[in-house]
Amino acid sequence: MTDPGSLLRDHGLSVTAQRIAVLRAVAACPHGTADDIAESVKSEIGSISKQAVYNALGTLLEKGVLRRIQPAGSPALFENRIGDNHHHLICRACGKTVDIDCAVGKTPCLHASHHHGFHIEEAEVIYWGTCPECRTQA
Amino acid sequence: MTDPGSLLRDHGLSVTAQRIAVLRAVAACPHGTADDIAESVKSEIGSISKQAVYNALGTLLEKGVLRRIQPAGSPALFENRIGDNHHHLICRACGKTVDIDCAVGKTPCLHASHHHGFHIEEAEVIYWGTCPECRTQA
DNA sequence: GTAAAAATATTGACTTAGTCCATTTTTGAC
DNA sequence: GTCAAAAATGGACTAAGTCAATATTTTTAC
Repeated sequence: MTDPGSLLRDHGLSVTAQRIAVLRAVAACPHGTADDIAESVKSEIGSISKQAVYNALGTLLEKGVLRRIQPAGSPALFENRIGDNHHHLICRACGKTVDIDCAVGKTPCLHASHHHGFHIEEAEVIYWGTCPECRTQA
Repeated sequence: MTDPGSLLRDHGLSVTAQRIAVLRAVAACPHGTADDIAESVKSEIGSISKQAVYNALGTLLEKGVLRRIQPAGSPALFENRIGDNHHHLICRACGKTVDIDCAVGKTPCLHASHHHGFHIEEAEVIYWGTCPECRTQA
């Protein structure tokens, strides 16, 4: 991973202990919720306010450093793997989330059949299914 | 649209005024929130409890009569167009949501490259962009 | 290195979307 | 019509996240 300090500086952001810790936390728990991240940050730097977590995540999202996934029935998840148009596969039973490379090449689903005059920026794909563990329990 | 009464009966559900009104409301406001639907129901039958709306929507989801979309940063939306694997295009600026037929044939994105042992049931695709109106305002 | 300005963090109240639960009402089967 | 099962009601509650005023830290300029 790029050094968090330079990463922030490169995007014109002030370098604060909280932001650095948030970046580390997202790297440490991919697909973590804001709460997971807050916990992880606390264990690293002692404490952080809920607001600082949301601020940092929000700013980093804006700068394109992080990505947010928002699955139905679950709080938002954050990850730092960006720019490769990968998608997510989520278990309906336990919520486990794994990365999945795109099925159809590089920017696959960006070709909607009829775009209604919209300017399409991004396609977000979530696969829903059942993970191996939950499947054996059924 | 199929008669709401028979639709309910066909799925082994009791026929209640609330459920019928919810079905009508979903048909009347495609991509409506639970709140939109509650409002629409109230204007039809006078009143309904929040809980009854969620119960009805939940039950109808289970039976596959309705579909739920859950876009980031917005409450869940409901629609009654099902079974044709269509997707959604949402304006980042104003939230306008339109249906979009699938780009790649019938069950397109259901072919993830590597499924990690998951049993994949459904692929949910949301296109994010800017609608024509919001684009001219930029 | 210091001081002022700008950016960020803290705290706590607040909002929104949705769930839980005990009770009452309605529905469907006889 | 009666009765059991299903559904609706109302109200308290929870989770995730936002807002806004104040305090602190970081950056910039000297």
